[in-house]
Amino acid sequence: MGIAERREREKDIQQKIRRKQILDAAKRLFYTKGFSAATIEDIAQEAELSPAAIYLYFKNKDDLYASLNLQFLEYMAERFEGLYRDTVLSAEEKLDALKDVLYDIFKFDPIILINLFHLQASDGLKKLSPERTSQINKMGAKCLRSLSKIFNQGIEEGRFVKHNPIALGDMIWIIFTGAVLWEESKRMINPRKDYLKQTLDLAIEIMGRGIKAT
Amino acid sequence: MGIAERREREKDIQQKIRRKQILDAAKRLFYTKGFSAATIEDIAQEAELSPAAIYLYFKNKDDLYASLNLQFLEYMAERFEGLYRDTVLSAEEKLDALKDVLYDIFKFDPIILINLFHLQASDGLKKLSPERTSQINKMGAKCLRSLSKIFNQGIEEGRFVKHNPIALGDMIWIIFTGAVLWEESKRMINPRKDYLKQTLDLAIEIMGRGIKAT
Amino acid sequence: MGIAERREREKDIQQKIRRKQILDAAKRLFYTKGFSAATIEDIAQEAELSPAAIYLYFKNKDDLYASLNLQFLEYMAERFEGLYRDTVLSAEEKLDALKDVLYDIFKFDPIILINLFHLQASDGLKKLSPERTSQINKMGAKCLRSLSKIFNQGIEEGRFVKHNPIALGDMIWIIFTGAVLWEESKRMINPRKDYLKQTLDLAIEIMGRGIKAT
Amino acid sequence: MGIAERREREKDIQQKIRRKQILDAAKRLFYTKGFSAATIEDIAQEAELSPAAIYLYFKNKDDLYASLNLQFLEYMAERFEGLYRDTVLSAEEKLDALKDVLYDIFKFDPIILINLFHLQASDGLKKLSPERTSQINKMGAKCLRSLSKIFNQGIEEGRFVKHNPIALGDMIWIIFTGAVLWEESKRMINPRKDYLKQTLDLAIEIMGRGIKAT
DNA sequence: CATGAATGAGAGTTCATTCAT
DNA sequence: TATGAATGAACTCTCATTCAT
Repeated sequence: MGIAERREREKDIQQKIRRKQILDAAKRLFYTKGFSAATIEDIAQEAELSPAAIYLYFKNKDDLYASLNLQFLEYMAERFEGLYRDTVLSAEEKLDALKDVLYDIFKFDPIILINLFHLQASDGLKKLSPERTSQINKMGAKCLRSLSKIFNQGIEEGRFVKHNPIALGDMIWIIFTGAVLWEESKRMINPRKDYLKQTLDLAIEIMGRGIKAT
Repeated sequence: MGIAERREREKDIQQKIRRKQILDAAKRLFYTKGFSAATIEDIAQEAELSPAAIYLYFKNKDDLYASLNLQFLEYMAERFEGLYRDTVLSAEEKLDALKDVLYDIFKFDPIILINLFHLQASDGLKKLSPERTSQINKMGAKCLRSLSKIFNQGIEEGRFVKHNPIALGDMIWIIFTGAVLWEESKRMINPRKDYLKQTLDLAIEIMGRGIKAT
Repeated sequence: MGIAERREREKDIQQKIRRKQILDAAKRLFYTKGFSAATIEDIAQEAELSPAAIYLYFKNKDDLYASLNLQFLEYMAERFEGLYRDTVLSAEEKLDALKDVLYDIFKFDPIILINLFHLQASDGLKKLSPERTSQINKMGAKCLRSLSKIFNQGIEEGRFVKHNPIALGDMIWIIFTGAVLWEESKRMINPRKDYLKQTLDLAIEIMGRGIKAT
Repeated sequence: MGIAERREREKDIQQKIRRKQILDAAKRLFYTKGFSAATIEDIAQEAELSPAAIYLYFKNKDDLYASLNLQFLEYMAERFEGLYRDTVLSAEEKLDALKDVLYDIFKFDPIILINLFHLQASDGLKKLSPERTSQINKMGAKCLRSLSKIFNQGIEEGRFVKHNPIALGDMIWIIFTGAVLWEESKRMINPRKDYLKQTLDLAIEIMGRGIKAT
């Protein structure tokens, strides 16, 4: 330890703060204007920096965008993994817990999540480097694996109807995607209230009943 | 009657043909390259016209884009309306029929449908004129109304659990959005097969069981 | 024949005129400011066009630059080839004629020639696409082949000392390069007079005497 | 005497070391990437310093570049001056010795020499301050004066044909320029071997025979 | 009706240079 | 002395859009 070391640490912290500053600004702008409409200049202004400064922290616009998404996917994968690995809850309880986990994930960063769902099927993805695309896809696959394993557990426990667990995992993803985008869309017209929790709860409730073994 | 009139009619037809020609070209390109990456020049080339000619038929690029979506929404609204208005089928049978209707809609024009779902919550929408946005929203609302009425019927018939029919209508929309985007996303990685029909069937099957009155 | 055809032809001519207009402007600017310092904006202004218009006629700045050089190299290769293929002159007479040919080439377009000699060994070349580089190199090689063949003829005629004809061809190229750059350099300080002809004459005179078989 | 004085001296030495460090780094980079493509950041990294540190030792990038060239020209002038001042050798022997001197100069710093020859007629020069340009020109003139004096001696000794000795001096310069650039150019395509010595030897051999008084 | 030609406005990105520390 | 961080000013290139013909 010593002065040099402390300096080093402080510098590192400064760097992280700046990165976050930029990522936050970018997030806001990608959300309000969309990825391609949000310019580096916009982001820089929002972050109270010069455009050139952005490039000290990110290789380019795509890198910035991908960073934002990857960061989020990692968090999401962790949450699903955590739920699946839980040894106390039954599959049914896990499905119930999923309601809160999904909403948690949404709340963790709604902006990015929406971007991510959009990214899923089009436009943006085609501009990303293959490397980045594969990173993102890999993370997405990890999420789905965890989900399907929960259903697998439920089937093995004899509480869920024998469906393909992968298909059921997909179903959660589909509900999540659809619900988030749809509620967001409604909020664009009438931004007053957030019905997402209710919508998710209902959807999973129904799904739970729909796959319960009789 | 007379020559002038016939000329007028022919002109009108010609116009419609050209418009369709352009819309078709645009559709293909928005699909392959995404909305912002597809240039007017690209579209013109695909339509075997000059870029300038596009502007004889559409006010601008966004107008072109919106036309594409509106056209599709109208078709979709019709289909839902048709199903709702059917006087022979029970609500349960209608829900079952919905499987095919949704897939039909998808098949009618997958490209636009995906675009439309993307448009739902972000990017594109913000660039459209308020007028266009409202047109699109109105059409979307019409679709959902028809869906919710089907559930209403089912509840009144005593065959569905008493949920808010609007929420159930939304649920279909959510499943449709999520499923289409998700299957599309999978196809971007591995374009071999189309699992959408199965996915939709399963989702609606499960939902149907989930809301069946006992 | 017909109107359409005439239109086509006129269009073609227009295009060529524009291209030439731009190439001429570029030439002047590359000369006065150097390749990397001359901006597209500069060139556009000099050509009395918008920067964007440049890109209608050339793929990018490097393409513009390479076009300029290739065009010239082709001319040069032709001249050397022509001299070598002459069936009337003896090798000695050809060497003598080379004095005028070289000066002719210089006069044909001094600006480009100087650029070309600079391009030869550095900076610029590294930015060009490999494809363009190879095109240029191929043309250069063709020039040298013709030159060496002239010396070969002289050696076979028994009028030149038995040196490697390729080395002698290189020698001409070396003299040409050195003389042009050096005279240009002098003219940058004192632009009054052009001593290149004298310098070339003297150099080739001396070389001729230096390789004469005794 | 005294501490202050010693400190002063040491500081001076430190400064010179750093300057050399930077010049060496710059040299390598100008060579590999060319002048305009080599960034200050590159140079700083190569010199294991920060970009800002460069500016403690050089006014700006052009100053750095000019320093590099001047340094070299001084060495070159010395070598030519030395040869000219030699009182033992005949002019013919000096011309012969020139073969080695030129190659020596090349070997002393090929990188800079090539840069210098490029600088001669274009691009770079135009960006330099008039002051720097004149410094460089003065040094160049000195070199040529020495060369011409060697030929003058030969003519006075009656061993060389009566040509303008200045023109003959230029000839050496021309051969040197041309040969170095040409061999470098060949090495850019096929970096295996260095034929410069042979080329210079042959060129001067031929020139020597070409101007020998009979 | 159709278009070739042109462009204004702006995008992302780079880099020599400065300055507080 | 040395530097990390920052930036202003440019640069190349793109594209939706217009207009004379």
